[in-house]
Amino acid sequence: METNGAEQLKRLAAARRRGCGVERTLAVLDGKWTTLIVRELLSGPKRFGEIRAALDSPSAKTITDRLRALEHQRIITRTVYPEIPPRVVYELTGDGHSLAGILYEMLIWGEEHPVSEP
Amino acid sequence: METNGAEQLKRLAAARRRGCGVERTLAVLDGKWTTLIVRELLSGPKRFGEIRAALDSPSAKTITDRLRALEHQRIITRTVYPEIPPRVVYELTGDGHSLAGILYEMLIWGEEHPVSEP
DNA sequence: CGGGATCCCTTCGGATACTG
DNA sequence: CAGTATCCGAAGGGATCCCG
Repeated sequence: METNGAEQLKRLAAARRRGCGVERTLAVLDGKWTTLIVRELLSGPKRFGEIRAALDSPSAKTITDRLRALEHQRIITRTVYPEIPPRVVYELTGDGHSLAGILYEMLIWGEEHPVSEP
Repeated sequence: METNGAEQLKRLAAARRRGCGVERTLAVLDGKWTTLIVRELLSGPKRFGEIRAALDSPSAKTITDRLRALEHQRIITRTVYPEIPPRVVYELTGDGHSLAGILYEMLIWGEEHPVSEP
């Protein structure tokens, strides 16, 4: 990401308007949990319980809300297997997978910048 | 970002733990306004009023809160010129500028994925 | 097991008024 | 101009109970 920094800045400057690409992405990846759910699913389809366990257990309601929003925006699909006990599997769509670049940049930045709070 | 997608996914999968890089980044870029303020400052130092006007005018309180948080995390610096009327300039630090890669990925993704809500 | 429903507390963010 | 202070409504998110 150091290769063409100037070009990046130029395009970012040109995108400073309402409804730009950055804002649309933020509308999808809104909030901490949403982003972490996507990261979790990047490594493959997951069941509800797996996602919940991986996320330091926020309440079921929070996860459900976020999953529904992602489904609505066609970032993930929800498949119900009518067994007993029931099994529900969430999986990224093509659009969902294409978020990997963003998540990767976030991972790299976070690793290179340890928290610095007095 | 298409060059080494497999490697990205491998590293993202390996980072699925609490306090990973992704979570640290989310702690800095928390919420819509924070990200948009950083985007705004990528094109150069800005005054309080300029930032406010560029952001579709959320309340002064919201902007002030976000600016203080970013300053605390050493993403931006705040310089006060004791003139009359006063002038306060915000500017990205080196750490702040290094967020450009993330913002750029968000811009590209958003441009390629128009909102799709029924 | 994977929710839906409900309750409730906290935080976010907008509006307004005032100050150095 | 760039805040600070205060009030307030909306939304986020946790806890609990129940159901198919």
